[in-house]
Amino acid sequence: MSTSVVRAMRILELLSGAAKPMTLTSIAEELSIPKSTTHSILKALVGRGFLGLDEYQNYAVGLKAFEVGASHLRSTNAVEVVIPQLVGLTRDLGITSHYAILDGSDAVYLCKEDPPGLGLKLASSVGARLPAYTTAVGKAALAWLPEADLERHLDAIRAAVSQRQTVDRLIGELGGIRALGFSSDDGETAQGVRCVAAPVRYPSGPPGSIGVSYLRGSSLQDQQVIDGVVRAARRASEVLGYRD
Amino acid sequence: MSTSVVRAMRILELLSGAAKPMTLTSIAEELSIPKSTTHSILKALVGRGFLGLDEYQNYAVGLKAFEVGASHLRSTNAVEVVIPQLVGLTRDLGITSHYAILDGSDAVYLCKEDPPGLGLKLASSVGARLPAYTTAVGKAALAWLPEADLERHLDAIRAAVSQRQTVDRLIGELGGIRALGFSSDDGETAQGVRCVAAPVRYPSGPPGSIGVSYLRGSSLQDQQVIDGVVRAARRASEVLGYRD
DNA sequence: CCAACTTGTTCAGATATGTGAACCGTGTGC
DNA sequence: GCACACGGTTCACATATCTGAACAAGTTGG
Repeated sequence: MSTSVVRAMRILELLSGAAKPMTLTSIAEELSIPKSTTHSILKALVGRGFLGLDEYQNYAVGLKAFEVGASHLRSTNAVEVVIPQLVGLTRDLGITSHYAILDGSDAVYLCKEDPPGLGLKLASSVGARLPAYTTAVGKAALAWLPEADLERHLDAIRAAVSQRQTVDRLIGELGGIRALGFSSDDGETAQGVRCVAAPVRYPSGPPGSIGVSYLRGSSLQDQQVIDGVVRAARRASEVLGYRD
Repeated sequence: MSTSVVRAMRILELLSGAAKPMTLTSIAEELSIPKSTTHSILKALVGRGFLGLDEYQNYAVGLKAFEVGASHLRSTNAVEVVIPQLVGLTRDLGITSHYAILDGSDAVYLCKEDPPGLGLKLASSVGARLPAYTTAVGKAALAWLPEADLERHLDAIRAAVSQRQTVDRLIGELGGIRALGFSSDDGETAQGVRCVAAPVRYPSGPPGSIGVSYLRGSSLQDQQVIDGVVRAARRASEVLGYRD
């Protein structure tokens, strides 16, 4: 049911993940949709501005999609509360900070704050999706999940990773994270980069998490970073009305 | 052709502009789509994560839409060049700066930089769409448009505004803007707020524009602001490979 | 406590869309 | 210069969607 709508969404997802604009034929092949059908769907998406054509007439995510997506952030009032904390954190520590939430087996980055003076910024990680169990922000959000929700997310993770062992190790790790009050990641995601994250909790609903990334061997003391992150996350939780 | 895809997009646009989540019935009524059809389209959109349900089972733009939209920014390499200029501008002047591009009769804000210390930020204007002729950024982008493109955009504006006079005045204004090298807006959009903008030009394709907003009567000298904005926009243009 | 009004869901028939093959235009390599 | 490969477009028919009304479930108000 509603095949064409689902197909349109899959096209948007495909193009959003693609490194560069794609041709009609390659889209059709990748998603196993007949060319002619793909043609009419693409025409509709372009007509509405959700897709655009680059200089070589290849399809890419369009301006309207950006506009619509941006409205998601505006409606997430958590972001307004979290951003000031990210700004403070980045100012105090001089490193990049993030806010992320869980979606199934993944963590999705909603916003970030970069330190000044960082010449050209890295490719923006806003909107990025990473397996939750590989990132500090993902693990922090998982660790403070209510029992019932956790099961759901773990099921999604089990479906996504082949190794049974990975999930078992993760479950063990989550207990330790709760005890410590923060999660960390030492170069598991990116070589030489250390991440620390702590949960942002809501009166109801699953937690998000605030995290920072910095190079190992920088002048920062680990304890100083941990304190900053934990404090920022706790402050955000308080402003959001969470009482422990 | 492809009615359901177009309808799905219209639903996304509607919800992105809505102040709060909507019910199935209100969506169906607003867009004149039969309830049953709306039902199946909504189910498809929710299933793919492009829409989500809030606590009262009302529909709102979902996480996947945000994710897809964010990828538009990543693919717009202009943004990487422009952001450092916005950061510098905001640091030097202590006021909010923006980057916007034209889309038909509107200007759409792609990114912004807020000054530090601004307690709670205003509702983020990223992704916002305003009539181009009412904003400094919009007028700056229009003023440096190639002749052929300008006609197209003016047609769109003519279609959007009822007053013939408004467009004629705008056309006159554009000449002055080109001569000065920047556009401005004194409280036309928001009471007491002054905006100044200058074009970011590309080797090929239509220009975007960098702009700032500040309160009239602040300690800033207008000339100082103008110089900063013009310089930032010119630097961005140079990095992008534009030669005049 | 009932009635009237919501909102969301289901169903079978009318209707529009999806399909695949053939067609056209372009550019590439021989 | 020719043939081939590749991307995009069109068309008539099979098929799945869209429709509108009727139904279920929950809410409000008298």
